[in-house]
Amino acid sequence: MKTHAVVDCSTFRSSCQYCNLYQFCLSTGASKHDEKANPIYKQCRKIEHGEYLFREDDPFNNIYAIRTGSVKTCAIIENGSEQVTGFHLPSELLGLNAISKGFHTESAIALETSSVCEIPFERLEELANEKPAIQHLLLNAMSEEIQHDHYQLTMISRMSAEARLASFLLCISYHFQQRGFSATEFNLSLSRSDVASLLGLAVETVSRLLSRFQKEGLLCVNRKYFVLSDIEGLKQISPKYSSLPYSSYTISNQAS
Amino acid sequence: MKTHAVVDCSTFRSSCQYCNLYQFCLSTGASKHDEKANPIYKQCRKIEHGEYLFREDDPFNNIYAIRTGSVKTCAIIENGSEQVTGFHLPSELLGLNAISKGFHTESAIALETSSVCEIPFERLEELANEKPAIQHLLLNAMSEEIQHDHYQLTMISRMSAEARLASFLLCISYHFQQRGFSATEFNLSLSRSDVASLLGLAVETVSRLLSRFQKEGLLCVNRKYFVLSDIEGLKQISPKYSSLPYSSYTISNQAS
DNA sequence: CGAAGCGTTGAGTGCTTTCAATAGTTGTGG
DNA sequence: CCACAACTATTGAAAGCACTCAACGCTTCG
Repeated sequence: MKTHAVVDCSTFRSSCQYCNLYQFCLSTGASKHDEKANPIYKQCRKIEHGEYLFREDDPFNNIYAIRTGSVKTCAIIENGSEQVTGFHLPSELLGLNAISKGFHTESAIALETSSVCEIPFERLEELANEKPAIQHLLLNAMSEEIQHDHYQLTMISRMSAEARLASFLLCISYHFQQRGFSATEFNLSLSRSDVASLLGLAVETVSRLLSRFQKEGLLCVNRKYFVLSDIEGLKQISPKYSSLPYSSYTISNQAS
Repeated sequence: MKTHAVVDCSTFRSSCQYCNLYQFCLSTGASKHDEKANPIYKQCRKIEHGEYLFREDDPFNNIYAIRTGSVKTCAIIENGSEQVTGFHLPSELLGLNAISKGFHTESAIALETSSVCEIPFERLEELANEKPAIQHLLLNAMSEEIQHDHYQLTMISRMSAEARLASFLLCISYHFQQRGFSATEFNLSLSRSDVASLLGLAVETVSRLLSRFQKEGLLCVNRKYFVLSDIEGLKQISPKYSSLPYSSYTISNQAS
C-alpha cells in the first residue's frame, strides 16, 4: 500500500481511491464472506509491460478497471500497422465498447507493470439492475467516453500538429493532477510512436515538435520524463483547449 | 403509414419499425391508458429544417429517438466555426453523451423536416432499473456509439481525403440499406460543408473529390442526389473499410 | 560487442488547404 | 414575375504543413 516518492504511474498512492466502483467493491475492507453485501467480485490481475489484457476478436466477458499503471488500446488496421485509440490511467474502465458486438475490437496492452480489476460483465449488469447507482455509474462512464471521443475527433480533424500535441500534454497533465500528482512533472509511458498514432501524426513530427517546444522553453523532455515548464504557453498554442468538453474527461466518482 | 415511392429520409415506410425502443414504446398501438404497461412516455415532436432539437449548454433532460428525417450534431469551436460531430438517421438515439455532464455539449439540428420522440431521461433510467432489457439496450446503444467514434477517429487520422469520402459514402449507403432503402441511390441531407466538417476536410476538397469520383464513373451526383454506380470501386478506394468495426455501426434491435 | 529498437534531425515531395473568382440555387420583396 | 441578395457549390492557382525517405545517435539487451 505504501509507495515510493517517485511520480510514476505504477506507484499511485491509493490505487482504489478514485475508482468508479470503489464503494461497491469487494476489496473495501470486506472479506469474501461479504460477497453478497459488497457485490462486485473483484479479481485483481497483474500485468507486465507489453502484456495483453485482451486482444481484438477475443470474446467479451469482462470489463477492466485500472488500479495502477497504464494501458493503451489499439487496433490493427489494413496495412498491418497499429492504430492507438486510447491511453488509460488508473480509475478508468476498459472494454465497454465491446458490449454491443460481444467481442473486443481493440487490444489492450499494458505500458508498464500494472494491476487491474477484472469484472465479469454479466455480473456487473445484473448488479446494475439491482442497484440504480451502479447503473448510473455505468451510463456515466460510457457517456464520458463518448464525450471524450468527440473531443478527440474535433481535435484531430481541426487542429494543427502543434496544437494537438500541446492539447494532449495538457490533457495528460490534467489527469495526473486529478489523481493527486504533479501537473507539471510526470513520466509518460507511451512511446513516441504511440503518441503519434493517438494524435494522427507521424513519429517524426512528434519528435520535431517536442524539440521545438523545448527550444521555446515550454517544456523539458528526456525520453519519457516530461516537465511542463510553461502551461500557459501550451494553452496558448492549443486555443481550443478551453472551449472543448475536454476538462471533464476524467471519470468522476459521483454516483447520482 | 403508406408512403411515396421516392427515396427520401423524411418518408420512411415505417418510422418505428427499426426503433430501439419499439417494443417498450407507448405508441405501439397502445393508448395513454396503458402508460404503465407500455411504459415509455413518448412525446412526438416535429421539427423543421434548420430547427434545433437542443443546443450546446442546454440542460440535459431528454434523449431523443429519431423517427423520420435526419439530424446533425455539432459544436461551436473557438474560432466561431462549427464542427459537425455526427449525422443521424431514424432509429438512432441522440443526447446520450450529455448524461455525465448534465448539459448538452453539442447542438442537434434537423437537416430536413423530421420527427423525433422525446424521452425524459430520468424516466428512462427508472425504467431501465425495472426492465433489464431496457438497461441492456441503453448500454448497447452507447457501446455502439463508442465503437463508431473509434472507427471515425481511425479513419480521420489515418486515411487520405479520397478514402475518407469513399468510406463515408459507403457508410451512408449501408445505413440506408439497413433501413430498407436502396444502397445505391439516395438523397443526402447534409450540405457539402457539413460533409467536409464531419470528415475533417475543406469544402473544396469534398467538392473536387466528388467531381473526380464522377469523372471516374464511381458515382453520379446532382446537388444532394447521389447514385453510387460502382460500390466495389468505392470499396477499393477505402481499403480499410472492411477491416474496421464499421459495419456494425447501425443500432440493431436485439434486446439481449 | 553487435544487433535491435527507439528517438532525433535533415531534405525533398506531395496532398490538402487557402485564397479567389465564377456559377448555380434559393428566397424575398417590390 | 423579375431583380437582387444571400447562400451553396464548383473550379483554378499557389502556398504550406506534415509526410516520406534516409541517415545517424543513443539505449537496451542478449
